[in-house]
Amino acid sequence: MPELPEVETVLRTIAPASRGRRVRRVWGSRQPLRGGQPVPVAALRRALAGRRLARWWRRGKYLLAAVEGGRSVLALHLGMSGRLRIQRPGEPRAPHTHLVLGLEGGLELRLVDARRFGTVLLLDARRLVHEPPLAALGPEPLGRGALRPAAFARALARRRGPIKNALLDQRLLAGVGNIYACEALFEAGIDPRRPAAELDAKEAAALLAALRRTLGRAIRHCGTTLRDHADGWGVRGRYQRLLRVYGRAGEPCRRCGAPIVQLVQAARSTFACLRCQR
DNA sequence: TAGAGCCTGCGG
DNA sequence: CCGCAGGCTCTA
Repeated sequence: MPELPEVETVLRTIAPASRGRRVRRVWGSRQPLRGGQPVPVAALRRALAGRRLARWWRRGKYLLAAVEGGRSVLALHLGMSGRLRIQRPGEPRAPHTHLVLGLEGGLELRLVDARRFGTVLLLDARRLVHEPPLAALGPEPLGRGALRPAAFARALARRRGPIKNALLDQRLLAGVGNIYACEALFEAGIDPRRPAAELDAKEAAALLAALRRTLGRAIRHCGTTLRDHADGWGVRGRYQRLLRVYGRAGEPCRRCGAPIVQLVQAARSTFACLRCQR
């Protein structure tokens, strides 16, 4: 499901609904999530139970939550199919529910993830940025402290392989996934197969600007719902209607009319208009 | 730096 | 039935 705009959309509903509420109950499925790691229920109970959720934020595709007076930070990654929902305790639990945080005031945060590519971690608040998994993340594309064009150009110059693959590498830039990599390359008019190191400073700056515009627009439309994505209340995103290339193989380019092609790069589908993207 | 692998569900 | 899916990790 989730790239930066989808995670941001979830954050913006989860945070106000749960901030300041105490965690009353912690329940975890016993099934393994990504890497065979089950939800660390006992550690979560120790770290969270009885404490107020003080702050939620996002880093790349990770959702992070700090509790008042706690030394640990809850980190959630939604993988491909993960959803985080706010529901009442009485509502039936969806299949593949892996984590439930019961909050004071009678709300529950529920993590549902059919494919189990997501993760639930408890991180040391003091070492947060120095330890995996956050230490490995590159700069954010948006907001304060965001990646700057010159640094982006320099990083690209050092890379091997196609620009599309580079955009998916979270060490270069955190939060971009397959949809927005394709969309931003279209917006910038850059062929996804071009070697990353071949882009000049001007092209790198144009690509970064296109990424920012695309991600910002997607956030304003509450993300792209192809199948699973919804905000904390279950409201679907609307950006899928605005996709220019992703998922449109064979359909005419909205700009020039040439058919959108589907390629395979790094074992993922790439969508592009090879007339507009050079 | 590619490719396989991890999982389930869905659409062709 | 097969192939494919919004991610990431490990292996050659």
